[in-house]
Amino acid sequence: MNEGPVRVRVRQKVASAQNGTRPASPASEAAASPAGVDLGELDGYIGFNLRIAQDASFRSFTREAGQQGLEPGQFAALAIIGHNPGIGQGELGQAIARDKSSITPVVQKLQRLGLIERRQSEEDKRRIHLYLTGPGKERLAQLSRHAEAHDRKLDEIVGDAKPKFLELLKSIADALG
Amino acid sequence: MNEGPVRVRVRQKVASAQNGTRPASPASEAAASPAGVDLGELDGYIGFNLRIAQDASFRSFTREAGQQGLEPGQFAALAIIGHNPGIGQGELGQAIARDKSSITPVVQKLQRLGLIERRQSEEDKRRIHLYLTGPGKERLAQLSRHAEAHDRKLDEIVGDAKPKFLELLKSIADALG
DNA sequence: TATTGTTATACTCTATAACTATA
DNA sequence: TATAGTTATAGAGTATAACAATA
Repeated sequence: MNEGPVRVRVRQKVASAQNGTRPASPASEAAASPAGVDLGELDGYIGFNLRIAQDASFRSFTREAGQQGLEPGQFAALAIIGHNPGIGQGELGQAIARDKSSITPVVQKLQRLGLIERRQSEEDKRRIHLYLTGPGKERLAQLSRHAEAHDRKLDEIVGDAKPKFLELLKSIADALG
Repeated sequence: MNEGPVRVRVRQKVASAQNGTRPASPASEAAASPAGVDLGELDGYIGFNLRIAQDASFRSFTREAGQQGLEPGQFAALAIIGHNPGIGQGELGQAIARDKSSITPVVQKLQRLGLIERRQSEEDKRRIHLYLTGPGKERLAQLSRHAEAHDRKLDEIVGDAKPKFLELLKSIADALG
C-alpha cells in the first residue's frame, strides 16, 4: 500500500497558512509541509489531509478577512443568526457543534460589537433570541463578500467536482458527528 | 444560487464529535448541526463544510484514540518522526505547519512519555535530532492501528472517490497554504 | 426535575518576541 | 549576522461543573 517515501514539495518562503485549528494570532508560519519530509502513512489518510486542507483554508480566510475583525467561527455565528432570526443560543451552539458555555462569550462579543441584539423571550423567559442589528447585517454582507471570494479560490481548485466534494464532506460530518 | 432554506437533520442525542480544531477535553457536545437550523449560504461553502467535516473527524479520532493518550496532532508528530529518523524540530514544525516554538512543548511531552529520544547533533550543536524509542515505536504502531480503523470509516464514506478526494484536499492545502 | 443561559475554572494549542548557544 | 531551539507571555477556543432563573 505504501509505494515508497512520499516527499513533500519545498515551500520557498514558508508563507502563512491558515487552518481549521485555531491560531491565536494574525500571521503565522509554515504551510503544510517542508523540505523533503516523508509523511509516510499520513499521506494516504483522509483524516490527515482533511486537517491540512482545513488548516490552510482557515488561515487563508483569517489572513484576509481577519483584517476586517472577525474570524471564521464568528462569521459562521453571524451568518446563522442572520438566516435564523430569533434563534436561541443553544440552537446556535448545536448548529456549530459547540457547547452552550462556549457560545456565551461569542454572542457577548458580537453584542459588544453592536452586531447582534439579544432579546429575552416573552413566552419562556429562560430563552434569549438573537437578531442581527443594522450594523450586523452590513458586517455580515461585508464578510460574506470576503467569504465568497475565499470560496471562489476553493471553487477554482475543486472545479467540476464541487458537488461531489461537498457531498462527501457533509457525509463525513454526518456519519462521524 | 440559494435554492431556499437548507435545514439540517436533527441529531437525537447530540453525540460527541471530533474535529480538526482542538477540543480541550475528552468528550464534547454537538455534532455539526441541530434541529432545523438554516445554514444559508454557509451550506454551499467549501470552507465551511471542510471545517465541519474536519471537526467531526478530529473528535471521532480523539474519542477513540484519545483513551490511548495521544491526540491527532501528537500522533502526526510521532508518525513523522518515525518516518524521518533524525529529523530536526524546525523541519518537524514545517511538516505540520507549526512554529518552532509550538513544537518544543510537543516534543518535550513525547520525550517525557519516553516515546522519543532527542540527540544533539555532532556537526551542528544547535540542532536536535529526533528519534522514536522502542516504546515510541510500539505506541506509534498502536496508534496507527487506531488511525487506520478511523480512516477506514472515512474510506467507507468516501468510497471510490477517495483518490480524487485526497487529490483535492492536497490541492487546497497546497494552493492556500 | 429539566432546561436556558452564565460564570468560574482549567486546559490545549498556538504564536510573537526575546533569549541562549551555536554557526 | 543568521539559525536552532527555548522560554516567557499572551490570547483564542473549548469544555465541565456548579449555579440562577424559569418552566
